[in-house]
Amino acid sequence: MRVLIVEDDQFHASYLQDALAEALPEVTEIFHATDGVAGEEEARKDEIEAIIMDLQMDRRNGIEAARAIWARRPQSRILFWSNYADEAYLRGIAQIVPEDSAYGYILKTASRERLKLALRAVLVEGQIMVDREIHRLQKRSASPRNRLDDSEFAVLLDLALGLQDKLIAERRGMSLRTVQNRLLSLYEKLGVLSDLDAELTLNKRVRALNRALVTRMINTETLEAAQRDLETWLAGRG
Amino acid sequence: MRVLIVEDDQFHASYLQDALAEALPEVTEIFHATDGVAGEEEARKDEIEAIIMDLQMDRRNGIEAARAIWARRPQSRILFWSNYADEAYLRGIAQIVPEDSAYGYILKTASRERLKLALRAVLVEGQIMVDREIHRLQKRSASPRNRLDDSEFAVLLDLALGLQDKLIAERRGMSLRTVQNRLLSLYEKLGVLSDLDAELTLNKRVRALNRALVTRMINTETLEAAQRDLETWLAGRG
DNA sequence: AGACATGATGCGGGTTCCCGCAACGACTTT
DNA sequence: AAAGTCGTTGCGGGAACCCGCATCATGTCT
Repeated sequence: MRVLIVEDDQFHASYLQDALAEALPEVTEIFHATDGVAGEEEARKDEIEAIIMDLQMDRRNGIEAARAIWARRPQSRILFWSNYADEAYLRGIAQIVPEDSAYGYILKTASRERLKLALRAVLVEGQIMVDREIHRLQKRSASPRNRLDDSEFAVLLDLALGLQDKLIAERRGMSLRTVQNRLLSLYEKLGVLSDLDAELTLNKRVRALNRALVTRMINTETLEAAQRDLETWLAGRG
Repeated sequence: MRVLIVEDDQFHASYLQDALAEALPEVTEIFHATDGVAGEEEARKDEIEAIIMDLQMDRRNGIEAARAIWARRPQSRILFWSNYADEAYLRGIAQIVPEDSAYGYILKTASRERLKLALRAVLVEGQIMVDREIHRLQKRSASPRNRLDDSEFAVLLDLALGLQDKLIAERRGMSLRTVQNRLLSLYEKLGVLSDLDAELTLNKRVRALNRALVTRMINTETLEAAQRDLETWLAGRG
């Protein structure tokens, strides 16, 4: 069995390599890439089917690399391994995972035992496995109906890019007023109105972006990715 | 010589410990804290004067911890050690470093040799040492007069919190129009108008925050810290 | 079928924001 | 001293934004 590690931090990479050798004796070869682009190439070149993927990397992040890899070989098994339980990543992964391929998500703070378990479950057994900590996050944000639905999230991204209502409406195929309603529910769910002194009025749009950031609903990488999406959409619009 | 390591990632901490033992034979004792609060206590309790400080930590980030430590013992020698060459951190450090105390800033991607050099230079010799990569960043952002002055940066933070012009004016002691002028130059320096299709008009405020984030001028921690500042200011205002 | 909830859309008005124009003071240059 | 530069402030208008109110379509419950 051949495994690819995509991880730009050398310490973490070698720790992984260790744990991997220890947990999976069936591993015959370990490849290593230090960013998303190199990881993609490596995965393609050597037809690797088991991958451990860091999420935060410079040149191309793990989610984009995974999308490319899965587009090519949907049966690839990918274990994501990240520093943070960050909702933006979760949502990103949920959107790109193919119908019945194996994947997992585990935190770097997990114990070695749990990591080894995840390695075996996902890469060998082809199961789906999500770290308990992350599940907890999902629950938390799901319970007080703070959870955004997909169209709200889309509008949030557009807002975060600085688009105006009219352009969002055009891009998402909604009427102007509908976009504003989405914004309204965003303000509600993000707690734009409730936090700080209730007295002082804020710039709602900026505050929404602020809240989305500090609650880890989106992050800087999300913004960069969204910007790229926007640019391709703009290009295909005339 | 007694050294304190403040670092929440266990791999990095043990790597540091290794390098430290190797580079500085004069070290007699190594303490370890895994977040800013614990680091502060440790530093106070044991009157430690040489510290290696990670910047990104959960409970309290390295800059705040360093400020508290320096407030107590300005002669403390602190080597910051971080993943990113992030302008927000640079600015934060520049603002809190006491008159003539030794400090350094080195990236986690630096070679072991360079790390050892920095350890010796800062912690033993009491020099000031900044990683070449970081210096490059400073230059880059300084040259095309994109660099923000302090008052512009203050307005940027207020904007990022979602404050309205009037409130910013009150908080910073400027007139409304002056605030707007600051915003204007912010938009200029952040490239709010120039990027993307020049045709499509954007929400400038949101776009400014977006640009500030993707250029690493500010980050989520900055926002959280700024929010705390704002709250204390609000409390003392009536 | 009828009552009801939910979401999309239009209209109108009040507020905030962006910014051109102009005046003023402090400081520098010639 | 005269001229020029730079930052601050006021005024005013047009654009964008927020949102209450009303309407209409769709789907659900009784």
